[in-house]
Amino acid sequence: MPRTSAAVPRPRRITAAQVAELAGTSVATVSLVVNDKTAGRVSTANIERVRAAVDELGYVVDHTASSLARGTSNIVILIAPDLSNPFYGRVISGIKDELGSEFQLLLSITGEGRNPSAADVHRLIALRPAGILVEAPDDAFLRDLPAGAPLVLLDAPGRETQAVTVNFDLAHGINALLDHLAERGHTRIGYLDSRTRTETFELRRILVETGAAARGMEYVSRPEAASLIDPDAAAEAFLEHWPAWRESGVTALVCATDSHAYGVLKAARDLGVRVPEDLAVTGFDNLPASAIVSPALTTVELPGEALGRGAVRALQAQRLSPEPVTAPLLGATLIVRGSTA
Amino acid sequence: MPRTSAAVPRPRRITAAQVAELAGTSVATVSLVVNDKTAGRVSTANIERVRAAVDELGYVVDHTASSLARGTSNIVILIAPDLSNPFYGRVISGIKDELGSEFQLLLSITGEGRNPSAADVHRLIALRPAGILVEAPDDAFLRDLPAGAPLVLLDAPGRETQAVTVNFDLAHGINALLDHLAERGHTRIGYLDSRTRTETFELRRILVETGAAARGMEYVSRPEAASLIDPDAAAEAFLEHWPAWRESGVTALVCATDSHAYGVLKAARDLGVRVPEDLAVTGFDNLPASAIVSPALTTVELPGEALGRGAVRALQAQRLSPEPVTAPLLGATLIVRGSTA
DNA sequence: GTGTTATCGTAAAGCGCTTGACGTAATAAA
DNA sequence: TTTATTACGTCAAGCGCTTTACGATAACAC
Repeated sequence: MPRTSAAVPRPRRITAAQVAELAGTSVATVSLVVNDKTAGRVSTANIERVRAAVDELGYVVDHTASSLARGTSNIVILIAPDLSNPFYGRVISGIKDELGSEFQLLLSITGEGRNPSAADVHRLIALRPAGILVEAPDDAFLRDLPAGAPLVLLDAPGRETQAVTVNFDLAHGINALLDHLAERGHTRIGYLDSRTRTETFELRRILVETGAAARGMEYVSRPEAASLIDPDAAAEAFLEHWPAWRESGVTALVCATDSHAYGVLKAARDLGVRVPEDLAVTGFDNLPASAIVSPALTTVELPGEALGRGAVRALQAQRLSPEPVTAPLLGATLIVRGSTA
Repeated sequence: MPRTSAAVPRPRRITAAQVAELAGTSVATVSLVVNDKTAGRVSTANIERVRAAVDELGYVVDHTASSLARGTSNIVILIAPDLSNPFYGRVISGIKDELGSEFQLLLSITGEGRNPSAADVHRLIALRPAGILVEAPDDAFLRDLPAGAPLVLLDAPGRETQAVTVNFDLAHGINALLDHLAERGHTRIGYLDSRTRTETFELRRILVETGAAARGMEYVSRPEAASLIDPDAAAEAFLEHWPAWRESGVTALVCATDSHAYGVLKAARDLGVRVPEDLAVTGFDNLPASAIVSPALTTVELPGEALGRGAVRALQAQRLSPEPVTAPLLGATLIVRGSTA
């Protein structure tokens, strides 16, 4: 969008001065009242008068002027790689809930597997955000980021030392998943990784690998599929690797996300591989479609809403105290469906 | 999030004054240079000097102060009911692309079928947005909205008189769909509506109804299913209505969205209804999962990215000229897959 | 009565930037 | 040479709000 001057005239805005005039007070008093800082500074009579004037005129504090004066805006920034995966919808929903109506959520979408450029980061900081939430941060990004605003990382296990981080209890979920597979008699399991190399996927892979070993199962291989959004890439990866997997006796395939698992289900169908008889398939996330696909997908549910809420709470904790905040792990629970039954 | 005072100290910000000092000019000149308003006001020598100083200090114009002085921010607001449907991810992606890096996107999520309250609208206007994009606006919302910023409605056919609106060419897509169904010999078609009563769904229903009649087909009924997000509601609606549909000889079921169609596919499977042999099923949107479900879903693709792009372009057209802008209809194309084959 | 404390109000100094008005010098036109 | 024009720069007045510092008044104790 070009940054041309507007041809549309702006309407007159109702200012604190008008409210003050109507209420018969000063603008300072109006400010104190609308910001609830009246303790021992404004009489109840004046509070009432200002409130009445505010209602009558429909006055709303100008966010821009207020931000300039206070030195910080009421905007919270979410930096996320991509929104096409419905998982992020849940995260955003949780964030919004916890933010309440006082704060606004601004989105910085960077494209899958990427982080904002240094220039982008500067533009974001120029907003004087009340906080910054980051999904899948990379090192360069964290380095570029000036200490301009409270920062919280989402689903970035291993980065706890760099910033406050809110994580899922992946170990718990993956242990449940592997127990379930072991119980069903699987001894050789494959893993289909995501190509986006973020901490969460790194950890999922490692936990599956070590967990399998701990149960005396064989962990077979780790091809990567490109996309969290488009299952087709996973389908391709499956088509490519299935011969080798079958050869080595793989009977269960753990996928890095539900979306990847969808691609596998499709490719398996095309190939005549029966799920779960020939191959058990599992995912992560528990997207809505996972109950619909055929067979329905066994998956580790990751509570996206809770992630969003937790992130905002961590932000708020940071604002209240400068001491390092530790966020509790969020439950990751196994959901068993037809794809492993 | 409570609006408590921050405990975190803010770092000193680099101001235009520092740049001016380093460059040996006034802040006015700095402002002119960074905003590219140098024509006939600043010598090339000074432009260079300022640029160098900007680079050296890493100066970025403070968005808040700039917005206050200009009377408008660089924030574009998207008001959307829900983000869990991946369709919106595509819309947002299109918006971001077209906005470029100068403008920021702020999200106001309101919950399915709802619009922001008057108080919310005021808070949004207080941001002095450069523009407002609205998915699924309702009358009350449009009434509350002060003429504070350029407004564009997305996928709201019939509201063209109230504001600039960007729409899909639903008639084209639905005609293609009905032609396809007629060709396959279907003479009685059912319709599964969405419970959210927005213009786009109203129009889909009417076009299917009138289009069926025009082709000598019988349009059978119109139960509603609650959710665009969760296919389960559609599954329930199908379970409830299938006996009546079968009775009246319905052989094809058009669903208001892909998500609804997923629910139908699942319920049909549970019921032993074969798709497409006993019943053809179609949707709208062409979500990624539609190629994955079994059978793959015939659907009318609605280009979400184009919708986002178009909306931003309409916004920008409004900013440039006060005359009413008309946006072209965006193609809606039929995608034939197994669910009708 | 005086001194003390608590309560309440407001003036005014910013926050950092944009922009119209104005001044000056250099160049062109008369 | 005088006058008009053009090119550059800067001043300073905001934009609308927050908050500190200060004064005024009232209440209270002694």
